Amino acid sequence: MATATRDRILETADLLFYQQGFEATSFADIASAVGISRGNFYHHFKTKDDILDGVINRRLANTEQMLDRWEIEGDDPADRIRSFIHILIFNGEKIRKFGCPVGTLSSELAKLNHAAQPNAASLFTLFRNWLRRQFERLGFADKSDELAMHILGRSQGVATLANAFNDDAFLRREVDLMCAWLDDQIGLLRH
Amino acid sequence: MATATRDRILETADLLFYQQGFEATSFADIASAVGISRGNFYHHFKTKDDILDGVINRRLANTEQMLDRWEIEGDDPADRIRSFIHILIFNGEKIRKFGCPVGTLSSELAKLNHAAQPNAASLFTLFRNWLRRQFERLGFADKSDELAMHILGRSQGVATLANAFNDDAFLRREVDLMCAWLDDQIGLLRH
DNA sequence: GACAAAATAGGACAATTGACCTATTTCTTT
DNA sequence: AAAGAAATAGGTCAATTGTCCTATTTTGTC
Repeated sequence: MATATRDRILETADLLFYQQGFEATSFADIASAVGISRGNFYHHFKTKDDILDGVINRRLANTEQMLDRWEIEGDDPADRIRSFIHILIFNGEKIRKFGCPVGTLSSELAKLNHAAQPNAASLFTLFRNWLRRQFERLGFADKSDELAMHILGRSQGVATLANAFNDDAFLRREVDLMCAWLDDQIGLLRH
Repeated sequence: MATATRDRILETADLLFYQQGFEATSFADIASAVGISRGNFYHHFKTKDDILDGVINRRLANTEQMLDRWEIEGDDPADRIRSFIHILIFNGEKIRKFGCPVGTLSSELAKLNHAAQPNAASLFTLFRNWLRRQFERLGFADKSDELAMHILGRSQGVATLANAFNDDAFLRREVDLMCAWLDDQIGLLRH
């Protein structure tokens, strides 16, 4: 089963890239973690950039799937935005250890001047557009994209500092502040 | 002049670590950028971690100096906080290219599980304590540290997204929002 | 000016990296 | 069952890495 091995490689590479960073993760790391030889590995991915592309596409697919699920489950756009905000708590432990998977990858690739950086940033775009849609449904019209970017930025900052200080209390406090901010915005809209 | 060479090494390493990342910068990179041989290089710094320590200490000293200057120049704590917020615009170009020097280093070291990560985080602490002091002077008392962390987090998020999207308009918009937030907080305090 | 110490240069080292190659095994299709 | 394709294993390669070593030059001190 070629697909199975390929998927296992991508799953493992995804995890290692997140935990150790892209550059710090070697072929040998991934191959040994998957339990296959480097030769077999190279049969599925010719270059390291191929794996990176595969990992990013995998993340894009998974993220899209998650956002679609959120779109179905409830029908209050505000609740959906709150779901987004609460990922910070849901993934709190990982975030304190390794930061935000999207932000840290984008930052690393930007520094490496890597061709795939815009690809990684498109993960942000997925969240951005989804958030914008929720704000539009709430009636924020033209302001929706700015609000989406605002909340995306706040999340990034929380993740970075929670990681730097390994501070869970800060993370939870800021999640509450972001929810309060959301309520405020909705309140202001009604006048 | 041993000190002169040492300083030139640290200055160059500081820049390269910021632009390329710590791991992606090699001895050879730094030596050739400074214009000295690797042998001479090794005479000043025995290991790569030694350079990292030196760079972080250099940044700590420079940051402390900058904050002290801000403490002297004006006497309105709110203006000082605004000075901090406006670094985002002042260093906008670099931030869009390479992110925040403090946040990206801390993130990278966290992923590398590097012993110097807390050291890098202490750069954040410098800003945190300075901001806390300004809020205390404004009369926020016990809330000062939380407000300091809040504004620190917002800045980090802005830097991360401005870098990911190379978006100058977003950066300026968020700086305005942070200043408005500050005015709000001060307004709320007066009641 | 002699001499010890510091600074500099350049080479050598083992280890690791991404990349590539060629066998062998396994699977699929007929 | 046979044949071709896909998958796997394991070895090789040049390049780079951090580290270390030994000469040579420069500097500072008496």
